Amino acid sequence: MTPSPAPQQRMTKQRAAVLEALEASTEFRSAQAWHDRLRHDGSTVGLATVYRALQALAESGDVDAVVTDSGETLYRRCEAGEEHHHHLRCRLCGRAEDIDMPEFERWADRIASQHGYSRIDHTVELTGVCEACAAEGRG
Amino acid sequence: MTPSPAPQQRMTKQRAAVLEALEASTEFRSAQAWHDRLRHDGSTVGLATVYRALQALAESGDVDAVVTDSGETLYRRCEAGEEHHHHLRCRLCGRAEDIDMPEFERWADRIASQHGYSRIDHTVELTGVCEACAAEGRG
DNA sequence: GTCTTACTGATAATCATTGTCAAAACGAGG
DNA sequence: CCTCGTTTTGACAATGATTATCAGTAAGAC
Repeated sequence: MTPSPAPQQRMTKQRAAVLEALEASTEFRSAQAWHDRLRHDGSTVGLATVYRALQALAESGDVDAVVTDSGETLYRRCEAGEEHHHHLRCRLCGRAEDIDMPEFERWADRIASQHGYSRIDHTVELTGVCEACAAEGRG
Repeated sequence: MTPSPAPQQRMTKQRAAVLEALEASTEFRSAQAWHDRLRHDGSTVGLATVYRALQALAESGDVDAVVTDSGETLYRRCEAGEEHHHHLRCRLCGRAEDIDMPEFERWADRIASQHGYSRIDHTVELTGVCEACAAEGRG
């Protein structure tokens, strides 16, 4: 099989706008929320395009994605080059802190193989209410 | 405020059927999958009813619910009276093992308060491929 | 049995997300 | 700068899981 050439990515103004929006905030937001923000900022980018851009970025590891209990997917920019990590996220405003769990991967692999499971993946997310939101009595 | 009387729950044959189906398996399945199974077993229960029953059971802690990456909610019976726990789930067949992380809650609370977060909740799920599925070369 | 009220089921509605496809825009090569 | 082959876009339709609606049904207390 001929090795198919890496599909090229074009830097369009829409993708640039999405990246810029992501860079301007450290909060987790849904695709629709990012789209709203872009429109409010004057962009005319389409909703589907925002979905596609976020999806592509998540796949390439440039943004973090989490799925909420209600099934919505939230995105935020990922600190470049960082290893796999987890989050402590405010469920009211979307703010998030990066959390380290150095021993978790090893622990997970060990538990999994003890039970005969392979190809392990894991999800660890902490949610709470951040100091600012608590102070304002939200929620 | 007059304490509103606890809303009474009626044991209908539909709920009994859902409970029976849950009892007969230890696997995580979607509401639609449980509905299919019930219909194949001769029940005429409606889809909405299955959703309502599973939802109510999840709320009361009688069944475990997890949200997949694609946003689907999966349910399975919960070992009665068990404390909060986590799962190692086969992403192909839905089989799952209960996992203990005795120190995790404490760890999570500590991390959270270090960052000023309160009202902490957490999600920890391991997914993989179980021995049987791996042997059959699925996936 | 009677009666109140919760429950059911068929179906419509919702909501996030994905597919479709013609028109627009990258960007490599003249 | 111009042309051309591809990729991308955006408006909108379509999907798929879940929820709401609502008239009819059936627990279960008396």
